[in-house]
Amino acid sequence: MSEHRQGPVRSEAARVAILEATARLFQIRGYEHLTMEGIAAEAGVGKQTIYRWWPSRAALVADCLLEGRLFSERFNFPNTGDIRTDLVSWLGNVFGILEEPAGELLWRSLIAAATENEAVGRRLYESLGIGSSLVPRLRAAVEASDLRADAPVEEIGEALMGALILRALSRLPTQPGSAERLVDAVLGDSSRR
Amino acid sequence: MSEHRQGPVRSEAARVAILEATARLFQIRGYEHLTMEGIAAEAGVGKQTIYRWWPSRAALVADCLLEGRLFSERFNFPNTGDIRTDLVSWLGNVFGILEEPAGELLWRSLIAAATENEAVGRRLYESLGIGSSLVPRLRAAVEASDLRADAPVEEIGEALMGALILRALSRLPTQPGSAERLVDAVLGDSSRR
Amino acid sequence: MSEHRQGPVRSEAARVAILEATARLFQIRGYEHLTMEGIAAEAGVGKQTIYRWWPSRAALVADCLLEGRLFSERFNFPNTGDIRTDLVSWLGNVFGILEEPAGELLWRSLIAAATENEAVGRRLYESLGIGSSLVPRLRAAVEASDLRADAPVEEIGEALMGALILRALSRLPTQPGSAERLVDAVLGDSSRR
Amino acid sequence: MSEHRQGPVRSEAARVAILEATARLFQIRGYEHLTMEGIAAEAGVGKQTIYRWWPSRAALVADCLLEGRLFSERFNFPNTGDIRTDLVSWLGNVFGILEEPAGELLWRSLIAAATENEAVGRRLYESLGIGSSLVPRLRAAVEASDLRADAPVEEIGEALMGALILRALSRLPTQPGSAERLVDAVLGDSSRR
DNA sequence: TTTTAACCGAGACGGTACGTCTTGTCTTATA
DNA sequence: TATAAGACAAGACGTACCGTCTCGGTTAAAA
Repeated sequence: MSEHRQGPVRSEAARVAILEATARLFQIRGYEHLTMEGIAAEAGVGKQTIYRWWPSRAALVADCLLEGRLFSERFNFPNTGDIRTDLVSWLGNVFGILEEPAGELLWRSLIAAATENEAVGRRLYESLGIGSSLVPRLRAAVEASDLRADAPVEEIGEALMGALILRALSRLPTQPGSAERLVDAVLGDSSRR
Repeated sequence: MSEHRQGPVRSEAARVAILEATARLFQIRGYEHLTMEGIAAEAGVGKQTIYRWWPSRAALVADCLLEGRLFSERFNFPNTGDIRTDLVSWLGNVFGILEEPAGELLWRSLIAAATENEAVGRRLYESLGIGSSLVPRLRAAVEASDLRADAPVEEIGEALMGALILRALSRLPTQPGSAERLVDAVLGDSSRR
Repeated sequence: MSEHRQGPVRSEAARVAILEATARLFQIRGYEHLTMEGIAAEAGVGKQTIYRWWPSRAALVADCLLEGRLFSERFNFPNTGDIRTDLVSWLGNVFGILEEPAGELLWRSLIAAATENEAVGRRLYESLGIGSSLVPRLRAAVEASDLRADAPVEEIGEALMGALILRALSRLPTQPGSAERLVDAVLGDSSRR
Repeated sequence: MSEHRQGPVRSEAARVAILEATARLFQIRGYEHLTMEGIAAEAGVGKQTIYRWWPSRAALVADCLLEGRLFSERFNFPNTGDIRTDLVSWLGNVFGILEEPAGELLWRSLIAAATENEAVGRRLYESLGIGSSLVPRLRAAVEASDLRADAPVEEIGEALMGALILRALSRLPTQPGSAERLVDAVLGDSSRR
């Protein structure tokens, strides 16, 4: 009474080669110029092998996101103990990344991929803030009584990340003090100074 | 010393037909399926006539945005006198639009177009909030002393619009009370209740 | 010091299933649409089982030909005693088959297979005329002194079969009396009327 | 009341380049290895330009045939005055071509193309014998009373060409004297020696 | 009786070519 | 001379098969 399928098993080497090629090309050329043929060639793989396991290039990007192949540790959230300092420093850092050409390309490409694919959107949402570092850090601040107990941490997280996305889309240069004012706006009376 | 060019002048009829076709197809099919050939056919116009005046489909969308061919009055900002009520009502309204298939398509399509084209991004930023209704209304609230004089109105606007964009990308269902909490978060101690 | 191989012996069931599937698909879809994958699926067999025993689809067709899985008895040569009558009747019969869609498909498919594969060509040559019924019947007519002793029986056979093939390739409708004239042409002064 | 279409006219340069590339590749590689992509690359043309004017590679071959891009003058029919001599010499000549690798490939490729495409079949039939040189020569022989007035010239032509095709398919080596015997068979009592 | 080599089905793999679609440029005839 | 129409070179799309290979399972002769 076996549940096992007959035949060859999925090739892990091919899977990894495809995701690596995807991440590499995504970062260099951007989502707009990412093609299935390019990925197949870069990975040394037949196109059918990609289509067998992923329905679209957006799904490939979603998997890269899930496996952490697109974000560097530069997006990590600091933890100095003071939530306001951490937020300002993280935000300033990300603003900085946005002003590098490569960072801007990556960021806009991720948004473009998210418009095409639900999973990319969700994973972007999770891996970049709400699910991973930002909101948990806010929750910890609530625990530590650095923020009011009823502070709307999810909405604060969304407002901050959303502002980052908007900044990327509008391509406006970051104004000095912008990070501080944004943190002030969203933290507002939630903080107990 | 005339400044007038010889020969036929740019056809206004063609210009309008092209923008109308763009807006129509954009709303029905989404940015992803918007093609230059489709627009030319829909407008009854040669492709070259489009390329002569616009460099890309994103530029067409930017012009549609500029001429108000994409937004309905449903995005207009209310003005009841109370800034908090207005914000919550507007936000709830836009969340509602996001939950309709057509609204979601339009919204995501605009974001997609913005990732490709700076002008679309800027105009989205301006026409949807910062430049037009939202931020001016916030400034008015400052004038009327409904908000603190030093409230970071631009950052508040960015945070709200950004949250909307993030919501569209993550495709998460809107939680009850979300609009209120978001307004609370961004208004915070800026409001003088 | 045995010469016997270890392991199971070739599966007759698989062999028959493959040839049956080949013949079935060849007759229904034609040689052009005959694929190894289609045969494997139709036969319920792994592709490797086919490739283990046959190098190409043409080789499969050659084996079908050899085992008589493609020709019906409708191609059999009659024997009334009069060689001229027999030839005219057989030729008319085959012309008739050529005017049915299925017959035309089969005939053209066989020619197509023969262009790719020597064995198919040879077996077509043998099984359809020269080797089996037509030429032996001509030889018998020589024996019976119905034809001159030095009649070029092989060439007569080739001329007749060749005319059939040409007719299939040109797709011209058969003219009335064509069979008779063809027999007159090739028998010519070989017959002793 | 104009009947003229707007827009650019079909490019003669592209048409010729495509047919030349087709003929070249057909002769070198054979019909089996003739691909649309290969032709497009060889001709320096987009694939769409081929598909715009021809539905299939067989149609391309048919046009090459029609424009005489595939046959050399080696297939021309001699005219010494004696029909039997001419037939034997022409047949021997073609048998000779069949024994060269390039000639065999060309010949088999033409047959393969004819199995796929009616127009190729018809043009092969016409350009190679019945329509052009062989049958007219036979008719001339009838005129000159070298053949009986009621000789079935079409059937004689078909029988000869068919024998050539069969010879190509069976790949049997030509026997000495074969051309003579074949001519004897088909001319038979039609000739007035 | 155990080993073991070859068979079997299934199907993943790197490829090639398919026929379609769209891009941005170029060409023609019309207005 | 701007336009509508549309041909052009280029190249990506997603699909179909190719022929090879890799699995787990199954025989049946050899050890």
